[in-house]
Amino acid sequence: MASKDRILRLKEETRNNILDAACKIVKEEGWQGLSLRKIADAIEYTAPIIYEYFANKEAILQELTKKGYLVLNKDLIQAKKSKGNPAEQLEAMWLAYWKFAFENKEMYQLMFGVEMTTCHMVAFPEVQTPYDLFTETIIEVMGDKNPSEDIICQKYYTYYSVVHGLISINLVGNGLPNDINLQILKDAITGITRSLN
Amino acid sequence: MASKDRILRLKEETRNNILDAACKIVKEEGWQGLSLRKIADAIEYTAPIIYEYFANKEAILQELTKKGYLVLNKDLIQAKKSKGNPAEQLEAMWLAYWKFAFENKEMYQLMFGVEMTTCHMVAFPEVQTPYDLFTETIIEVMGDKNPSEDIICQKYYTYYSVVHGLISINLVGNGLPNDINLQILKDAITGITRSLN
DNA sequence: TAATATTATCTAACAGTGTTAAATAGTTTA
DNA sequence: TAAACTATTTAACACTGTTAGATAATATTA
Repeated sequence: MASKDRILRLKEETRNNILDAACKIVKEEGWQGLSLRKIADAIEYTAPIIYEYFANKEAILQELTKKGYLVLNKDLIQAKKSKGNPAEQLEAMWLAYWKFAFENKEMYQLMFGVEMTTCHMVAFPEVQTPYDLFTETIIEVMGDKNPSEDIICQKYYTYYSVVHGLISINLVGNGLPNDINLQILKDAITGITRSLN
Repeated sequence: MASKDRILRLKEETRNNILDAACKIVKEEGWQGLSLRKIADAIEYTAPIIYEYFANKEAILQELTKKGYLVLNKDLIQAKKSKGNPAEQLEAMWLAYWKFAFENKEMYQLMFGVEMTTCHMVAFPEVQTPYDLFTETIIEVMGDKNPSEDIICQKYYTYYSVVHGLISINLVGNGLPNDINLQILKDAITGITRSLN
């Protein structure tokens, strides 16, 4: 009976191996360079075995995206904790978001690329989205204003547009020097934050 | 000798047919749905003939992008003409940019998508980029401030981030109602414009 | 006009992609 | 040991971009 557990553990391990291999390939060759045969090669199996663990290639990418969200959320929460008042927290969080994008370029494109899902997606009900984390803090900044859901969303989108737009420019390479963009980012954020109260 | 001209004209026509077919497919199935065999089918040739007119698939996409720039530039120039003072012109231009993105969704993704080139690209030296058109007007707004090239670029990026970011959110679908986003857009633009002088 | 040269186009193939069905190898159960 | 079940692979399908070589159509020359 214990052998069942061992086998289950082994299966779980290959599943993780698949994801790890995929992640590595995506990091090295971009997510368009990912192929099932490359994954199979990395885990020393043949390609069809992957279908024993995932419905299709899309499912693997989704799982990777989910893992990305977990990391990003962790970063955001930590950034929030590092500051005392909500306004500062909000800036720290967006800077952490910015940092995540550049430390995980391929991952970010997978998560927020034009042809993938957007920031507000509800594909993983079990995973908290950045949206939740940010709006929470936005509400705190707005204090006793008691903003409606629509207003909050609107404010979030304003932040997100700037940050995501700036990241997009820089991810494709030929942008301004990084510190200048960071300045633009900070200016924009404080500008929007000022508009909150 | 005149037959040479006729043949050249015919060749030019098939070249255009290829581009038109590609454009149609991209519009209908998205740019990831574009394949050489589909193009060949549409123009009633076999696939390899395309290599008689373009170096590869990439070259076709680039040509399409170029055509997109021409249309966008026309729109931007017209928007500029429609207003009297530079600040109003700038807003009208960004709204035209916004409109272009939604009326040519697939095209916009091809032109400004994450894995393609960015707004500031110099891939087509013969084609004026939106960057030129916008910065020109930005300088006008700033009047006698005589801003440096860096400052102008920085300002342009600030505009572009917001607009491109907002468009990105909306292109993938599940955004806010369109009129609300348009309001966010206008607010952001006037905000940045105010910061110019 | 007939033979030759040139150009236009296609056929066939290669190496790659995601995906599926069927065959085989390995392990567990009766 | 035989049967049942599971894990894994082989082979194939329908695509993809791309290239080389054969063929058909046209233009040039004798």
